[in-house]
Amino acid sequence: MAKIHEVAKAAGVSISTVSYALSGKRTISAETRQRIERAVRELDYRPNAGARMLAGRRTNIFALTEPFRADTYAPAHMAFVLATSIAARRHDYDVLLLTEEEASAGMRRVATSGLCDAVLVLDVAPDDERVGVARQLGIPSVFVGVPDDHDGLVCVDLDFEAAAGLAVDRLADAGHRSIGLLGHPPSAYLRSNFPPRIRAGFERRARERGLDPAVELPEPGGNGSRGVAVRAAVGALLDRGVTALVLHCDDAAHHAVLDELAARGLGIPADVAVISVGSTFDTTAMHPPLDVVPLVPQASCDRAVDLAMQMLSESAPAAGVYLIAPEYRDHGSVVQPDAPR
Amino acid sequence: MAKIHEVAKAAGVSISTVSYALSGKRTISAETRQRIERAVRELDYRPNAGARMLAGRRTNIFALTEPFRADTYAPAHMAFVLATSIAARRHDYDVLLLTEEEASAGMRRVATSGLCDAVLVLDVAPDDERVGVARQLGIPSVFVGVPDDHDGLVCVDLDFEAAAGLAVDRLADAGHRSIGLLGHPPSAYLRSNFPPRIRAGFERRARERGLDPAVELPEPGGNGSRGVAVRAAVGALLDRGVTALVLHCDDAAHHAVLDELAARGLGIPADVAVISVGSTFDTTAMHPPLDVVPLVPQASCDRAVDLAMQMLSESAPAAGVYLIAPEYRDHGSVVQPDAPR
DNA sequence: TTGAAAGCGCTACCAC
DNA sequence: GTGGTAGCGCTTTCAA
Repeated sequence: MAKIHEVAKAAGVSISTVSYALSGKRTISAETRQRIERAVRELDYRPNAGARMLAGRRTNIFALTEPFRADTYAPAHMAFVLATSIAARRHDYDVLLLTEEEASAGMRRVATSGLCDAVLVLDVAPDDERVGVARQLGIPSVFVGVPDDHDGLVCVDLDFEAAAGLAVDRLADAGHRSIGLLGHPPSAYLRSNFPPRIRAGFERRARERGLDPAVELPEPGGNGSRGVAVRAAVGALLDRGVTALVLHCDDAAHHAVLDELAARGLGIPADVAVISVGSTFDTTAMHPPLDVVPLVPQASCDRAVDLAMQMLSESAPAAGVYLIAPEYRDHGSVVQPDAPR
Repeated sequence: MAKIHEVAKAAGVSISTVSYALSGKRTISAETRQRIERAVRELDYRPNAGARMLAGRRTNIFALTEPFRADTYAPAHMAFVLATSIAARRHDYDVLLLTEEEASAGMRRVATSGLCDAVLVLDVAPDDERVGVARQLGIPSVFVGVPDDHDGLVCVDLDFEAAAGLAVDRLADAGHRSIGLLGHPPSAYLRSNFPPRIRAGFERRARERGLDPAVELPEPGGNGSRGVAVRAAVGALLDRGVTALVLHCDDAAHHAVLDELAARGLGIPADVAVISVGSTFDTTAMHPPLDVVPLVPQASCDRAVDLAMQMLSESAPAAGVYLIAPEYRDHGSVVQPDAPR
């Protein structure tokens, strides 16, 4: 653990020159810079984090609150944490993890002790308790997800309404007149914020396009239930004359839907068109691969980190909801790959 | 963000007294302590993290390396991260997350910049690259998992061999003579360290008890495959005359096994006994609930954090593998709940 | 039982 | 383009 003093001595310059050379905050002659870089390399020098935090005004740390509740879908949460971490590192930031144990208290603690420069809030609930905390935090915060009460907050999220609209448009363009949404169980509509937005987008756009929309929100039941409720919901939608399904549910439910369609001898897309909306898992590995308007963790997290960085610079972005435009990925489950549109 | 100076003034004492009152490192008169505590509360004072890191020799931060690979079983990893975080907080430590992006480089970086006091290593692979890094890190590290080459390292893990042995003993005691292990796919035996240990424990204890052991390691296939390979493996084991199954596989495979047994009209435990070993998920929610020798993240992570704390104190524990004793949980899938043993 | 003051290792201001 | 140095807010001797 060499210190800046040793680097300065080795390079034959003052410590302030070393500091500036490393931060790039003032111009250094090429030759001096070379010598310093060499000394840094040879001594394996790295500025002491504590000293930096104290002297500078930056910790280079983001706190990340991710409740990690047992009842949530782990792969998606993992993907968001990973994406945030990677995005942060690109700005030379580390990530300090705050879990359920002390979601609110932890935020206050790290903020008032100056352990981080900003807080990134994941797995946002409609009535998230972290909203109130964020408002009086004293440091910037960015929500990945949109709580009901988001006045004055900076939030990032996929535009779920537009995502559902994109799916409906695609189905309308393909000639479907009656379409069904198979959504998460009703409980998810309370715990999370996007299921209602998907549903609203689905119904609104269907109306705009003159389609007949139906909605089913089956309780998936346990992992051992083989998705009977989901399969029954598919049956109910088909009985109503639906020719296309928009899925907004977990991957087990997706498989249950495909099983049910297969069991009925219905081909995709020949007999029924299927689109997955807001999924974080891979729909191309399914049989058949499904068209998808995905929820891309990287997109949301990159944007969130960018916003946090802006808030730390002079050019603070305005509070508000920053929606990410959805993207349609065609894998042939609405229109036959080689068929003319 | 009050500073220690303000607290001292408010309490009418010197800053060193405030510091000592907060750290408890020297005796303070009850009355003085009261005044200080009141001032701290009223000013919402919290020591500045950077200043503490610099002046003290502690960061109160653990780095946690968890690759978060896309191909790993997310719920288990999430559980370990959560358990580590909770254990750390109990010692007033925060957790800094290091992901795959820079597993080794990140460890070096946080260690040489003095960003953490110790490194906790999760999701350990047999040939883990972090082993070499840990050896020259300059700060303590604790592995949760046992890499092949663990000379000089401190490692914590469930005693998987004993866990498998416990399951075999239970089956032998119940009168089974021919038993089968249904394990993870072969690839897991390279990527992770415990599948081989389960298998070794299974085979050794079976030999010691004079039982006939069989092993199947089916490739589970995609989520859409409905566990055909697993079900075929069950058939293969039954064909060999096995009357009891030890499962060491993911929960989807567990369900596939139960499905296959049900499809064959075999009752548990009447016709076939089943024990799950090394699982992190809930086997009591299955049909029927399964006996289990669980892998408890909390147990491993608590121990790991304790060891890390010890390494930071004077009483450094010896390098070596700290195995956690397995625990048998009876849910009636080997011996009928109300039947006499 | 308490206080004064010397750093901890940097950053960034002020000089040159 | 470079150097000197005053803090940043604590912890921890050393003194009393």
